[in-house]
Amino acid sequence: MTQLPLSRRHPAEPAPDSPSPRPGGIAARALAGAAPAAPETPYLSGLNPEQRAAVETLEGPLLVLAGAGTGKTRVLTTRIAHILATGRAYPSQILAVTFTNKAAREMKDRIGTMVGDLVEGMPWLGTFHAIGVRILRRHHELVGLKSGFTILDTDDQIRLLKQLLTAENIDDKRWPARLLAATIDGWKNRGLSPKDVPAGEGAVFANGKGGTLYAAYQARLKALNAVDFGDLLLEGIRLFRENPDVLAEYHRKFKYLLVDEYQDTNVAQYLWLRLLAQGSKNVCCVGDDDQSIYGWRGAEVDNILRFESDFPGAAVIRLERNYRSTGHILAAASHLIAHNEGRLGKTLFSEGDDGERVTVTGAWDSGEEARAIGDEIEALQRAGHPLSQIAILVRASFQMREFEDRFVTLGLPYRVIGGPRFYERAEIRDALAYLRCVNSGSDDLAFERIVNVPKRGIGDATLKQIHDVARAARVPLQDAVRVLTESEELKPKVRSTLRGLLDMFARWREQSRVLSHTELAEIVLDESGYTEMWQKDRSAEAAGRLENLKELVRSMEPFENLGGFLEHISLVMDVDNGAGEDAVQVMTLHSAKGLEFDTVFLPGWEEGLFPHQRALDDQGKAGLEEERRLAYVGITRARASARIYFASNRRIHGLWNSTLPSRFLDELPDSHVKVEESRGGMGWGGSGYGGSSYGESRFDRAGGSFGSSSYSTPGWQRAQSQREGGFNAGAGNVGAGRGGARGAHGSTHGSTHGSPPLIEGTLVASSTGAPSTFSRGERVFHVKFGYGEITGIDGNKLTVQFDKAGEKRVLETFIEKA
DNA sequence: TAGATTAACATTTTT
DNA sequence: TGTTAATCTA
Repeated sequence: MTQLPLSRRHPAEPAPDSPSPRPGGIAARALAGAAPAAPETPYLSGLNPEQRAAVETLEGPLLVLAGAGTGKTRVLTTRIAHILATGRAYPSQILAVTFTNKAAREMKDRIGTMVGDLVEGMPWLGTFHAIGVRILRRHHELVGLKSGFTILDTDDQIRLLKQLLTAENIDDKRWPARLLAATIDGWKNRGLSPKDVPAGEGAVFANGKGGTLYAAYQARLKALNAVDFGDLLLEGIRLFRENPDVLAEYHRKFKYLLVDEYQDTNVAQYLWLRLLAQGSKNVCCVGDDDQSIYGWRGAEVDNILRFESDFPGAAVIRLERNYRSTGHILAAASHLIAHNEGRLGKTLFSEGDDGERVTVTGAWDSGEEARAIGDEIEALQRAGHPLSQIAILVRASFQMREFEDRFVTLGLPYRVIGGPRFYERAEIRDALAYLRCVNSGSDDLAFERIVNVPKRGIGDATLKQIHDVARAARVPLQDAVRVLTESEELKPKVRSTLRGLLDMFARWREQSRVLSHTELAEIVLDESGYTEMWQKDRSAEAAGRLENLKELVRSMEPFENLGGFLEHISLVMDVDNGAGEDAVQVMTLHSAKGLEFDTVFLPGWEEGLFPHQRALDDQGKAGLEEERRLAYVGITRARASARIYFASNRRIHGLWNSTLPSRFLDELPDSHVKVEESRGGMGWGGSGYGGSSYGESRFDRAGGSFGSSSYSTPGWQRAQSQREGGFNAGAGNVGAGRGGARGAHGSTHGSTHGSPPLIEGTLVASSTGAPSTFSRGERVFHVKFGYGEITGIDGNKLTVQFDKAGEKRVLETFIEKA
């Protein structure tokens, strides 16, 4: 990346509210330095025309529709560099929001390489939430908060709600706190404060108490001088609405606004942004409606679809030139996503080679799938491919285990991305709770968490006593404890433990004046007995937990003081763990967004798993489209090779289920896809794709409403041809590969039913053709489920009550007469 | 109060 | 099947 000439020196910063520099004025010259911002500035020359337009269209609202791999981040960072280089604004006058801390860091780094130290003067580059807190901290008194308010995490939130439910005498079995938390989050995502919640909606939870609970929760937060994540935006919106002068101040401040991943914004974020954008109107949103995969947590694709009407006079620029993937991969992904209806529409193209086709491989079960992928990776490794450029992207995290097991056996280095986050681990949260207690004597939730960790003999009964006193006197729990220990109400033993605990806190607070916060943390963990608790623990993970605690202390080092550290981690829940080692990357499709790899394995493309049944059940067509976008994201992560897998049998919750290939396979264009045999020769034919794929699926019956592909789609026909050729070939392998049971299955198939009728490559489901040879009440046998009795027949699908496995719907072809 | 047993449940995840 | 949280019992 070319360095801008302006990186050498910071210009004098304006006072917060001083007028902005005039374009081309003194500041511009100062910024541009010796090299004036001529039309052909080096940082612009590497851009294609659309990218360049997106960088140079600075005035007024702009939506940049950036398809996968079209240089979105580059546009965003270059745009900021351009604004700075042309002197249109000071670094402190640019608001740049991202969703994740990682994205914010990345953006900052990349701007830094172009602009140098100037990026350090951008306090308003960060996540929605980080910027939200920054604003709230400045004006806390206007939203009824005291300075130093705390930010609750999900855990605290749920514990608080649990208390509320108990107080309201609501059965928290029937109405779990988790559900209430999700409901309230949902409201907050939509920008609704308690009074705005539609009465009907508020009534849904706990027989009409939903709205009341929400209000009570907000009141409790205020009492605790705390906010949750949703409030960081919601209170910001309220602040701006109720205080036009404050809003005006920010209008004057922010000359340019930029938003990354706009398709992921929720309503609250949109409202917040729109308020701020009313000032300069120079708001640039970058996103891709086809990569909106967070609808389930409040993201509104509508925000991006409606941009032009939301921001009148908006320009729209499409980035469609893909620099990442080869032609086949791009074509396959484009055809797939074209099945979605609600989209703005982009046509990605690349100028590179077609490359290799996307492969689709069937496996008998998830074990074979893992083996086949493991083998392929070993082959790639032998051929010299770096493992770090290979990724396995799964729909659901339970799929990861099988791969991990396999890689451990093979001795293949791998790294699981995502999963339980560092700061969410119990030991870390406990340690943090101790530090929070030292930092603030009024952090009730933290106190509650550690009052009996390690075990001190403070049980529910004692805790209730403390609560009662605290509520009566309207004081924090720690103060209540002090009162109690001075009274005679407690048993002597409990009294002295609590006394001791308070003394410890007092001592630590005293020491915090003279010690560094890392030293303090070590002392706290040591003297509280927390470290000792894990040292005594004999369980397997104890050593790891102790290691994590050390890591926690290490991670505190860069911060100035305890308060600074605590503020940071309340917003940044991830930790930069060392990338760079050569290992296969295993992660969910969701966490793969924004990443790219040479080779991408996409296992588990089966109906029910991908698209996930739950998405279909809960969200219907919208859910299906989001799943399809997820599939699109998956394929477009690949630079050179995308390899899709599906298994015919998968164990879900410990029970084996036979599965049907994903409809998304049918939606891939034949000319860009290559069907491969699973290694071992029993994948595609003998192992069930043929068997499991013919006949109607429930989606074919639902066909019209789902807009599902017909039997004439390439994918379907491909399946047919595979089935025909593959089945016989596979039958030979059956006995050898799977043992006796399977052999019996194979022969039954051949002799009893034969293949269903095929007409011109199109399969006619047996519901329209030959009647089933089975009848209700008949005893049957299934390879995985064992013996059972037929309780229902639907086309070529049988409902069988298995003796051991319970009732299941299975394809007739997997069943034989007992 | 603490350990032990058992029942329920089981996408996706950031802040 | 494997985990987690709630409930039971010593």
